Amino acid sequence: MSTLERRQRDKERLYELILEHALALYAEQGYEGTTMRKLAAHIDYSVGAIYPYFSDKDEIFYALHVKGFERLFEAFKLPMAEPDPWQRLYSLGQAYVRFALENAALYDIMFLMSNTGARIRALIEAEEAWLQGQNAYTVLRDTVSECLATGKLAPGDPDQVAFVFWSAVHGMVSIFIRNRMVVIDTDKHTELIAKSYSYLMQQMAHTPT
Amino acid sequence: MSTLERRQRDKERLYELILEHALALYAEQGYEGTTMRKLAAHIDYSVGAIYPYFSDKDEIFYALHVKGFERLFEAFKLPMAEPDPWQRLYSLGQAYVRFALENAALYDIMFLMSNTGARIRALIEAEEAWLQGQNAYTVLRDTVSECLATGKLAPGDPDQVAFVFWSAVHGMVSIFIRNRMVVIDTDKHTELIAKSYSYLMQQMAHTPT
DNA sequence: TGTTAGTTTTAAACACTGTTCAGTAGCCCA
DNA sequence: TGGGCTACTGAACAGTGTTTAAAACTAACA
Repeated sequence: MSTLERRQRDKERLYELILEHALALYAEQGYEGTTMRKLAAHIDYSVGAIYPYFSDKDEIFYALHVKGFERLFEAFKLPMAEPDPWQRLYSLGQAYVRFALENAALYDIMFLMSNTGARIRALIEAEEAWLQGQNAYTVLRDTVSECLATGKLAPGDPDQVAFVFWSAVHGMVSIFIRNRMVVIDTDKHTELIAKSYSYLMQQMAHTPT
Repeated sequence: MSTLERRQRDKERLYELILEHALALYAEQGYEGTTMRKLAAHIDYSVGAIYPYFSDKDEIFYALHVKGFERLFEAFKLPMAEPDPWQRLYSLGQAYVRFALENAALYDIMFLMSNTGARIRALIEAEEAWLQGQNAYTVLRDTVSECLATGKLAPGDPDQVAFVFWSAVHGMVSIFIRNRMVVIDTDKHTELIAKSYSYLMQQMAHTPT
């Protein structure tokens, strides 16, 4: 069934094409600027052609959010290989920040967009776990737990401590992505975040008495 | 000229009425759900009546953002009276978190909404400083500087250290406001944030060697 | 090769959006 | 009572997301 296979491939190709252009459009024109007609024009189809693939405009962003988590896990692979838990925690944070700054639009959709947030909430309320987010969080919490066990982190509840680290890096990147710390130069952003992150980690490192 | 005064008062009353209902509508229906027609209906005027007061839909949100910073400064007044800089820093953070959780929609508009972010960015690029944000940041940085001077914080650049604290609290509250840590129970949110915040502050406190 | 069956894509239509503006209503002062 | 001014109305415009009947295309069979 070579023809069926090709059809399937074509469908997947269009699916990916929509996602690709939606992300690009979102990056430069924002949510309201990403209209279905503009998107259709970019991929040389008519508006209706998108709907068999995505029932909604927001379904597109939800799909991008899922894709984003896959890429985030990719970015976590290298740091996760680090044997020393403290060093691993440090590298995971760096990888997180790096991912966010290099994929700002995607990070936005994953962690800042309110439409995707509403969808996540709906998922949970329907008792269908939000796998993407929970998996990413588990990686962090396990590493934190190891650090607590070795004494590299001061005693505390793993969930609370993990939440501190996540909040800090999430806060740093979202302040910039949402333009609340207006420094025109992007390199200055990166530098401020990198140095602030170092300071934070140095202070959090526990030296048992 | 009593009639002129009354007219002036009426205008201000309508101005405030629009803001009040816009915030309420935004809180329960979000940005897209806050339509000009719905807003007009809520205050018993027709659509066009809003435009002499606000040139744009986004102008309404920008006005709310300014109002939000006024309220945030109000919330800062009490903690700012605290003489001990470290205790002041601690209380400022608590006040910040409290403000964000008690005025989630307003905090959203101030720090998370991308439309207001674009406007802030435009302000800065036109070389017109963003007074609201800069003032709030100054309060924090000055307190951090004092803590650095007394040795309550490990040596570092005041901007970097201030950024760490701001990022941490901002991250904590925005994760919840944007539904990325889905705990159904609101009290659980508050508790997790409070305890995580305590942990963070304990670790950041520097004991000179 | 011509016909048919089955998809996929189109384009027109619908209700709704933000925004503008000619017209209207209401008030104040002469 | 009339005139002038201001504030408000509501219809209109272009553009939005979404639906759907029709058209176009593809693949397989006679």
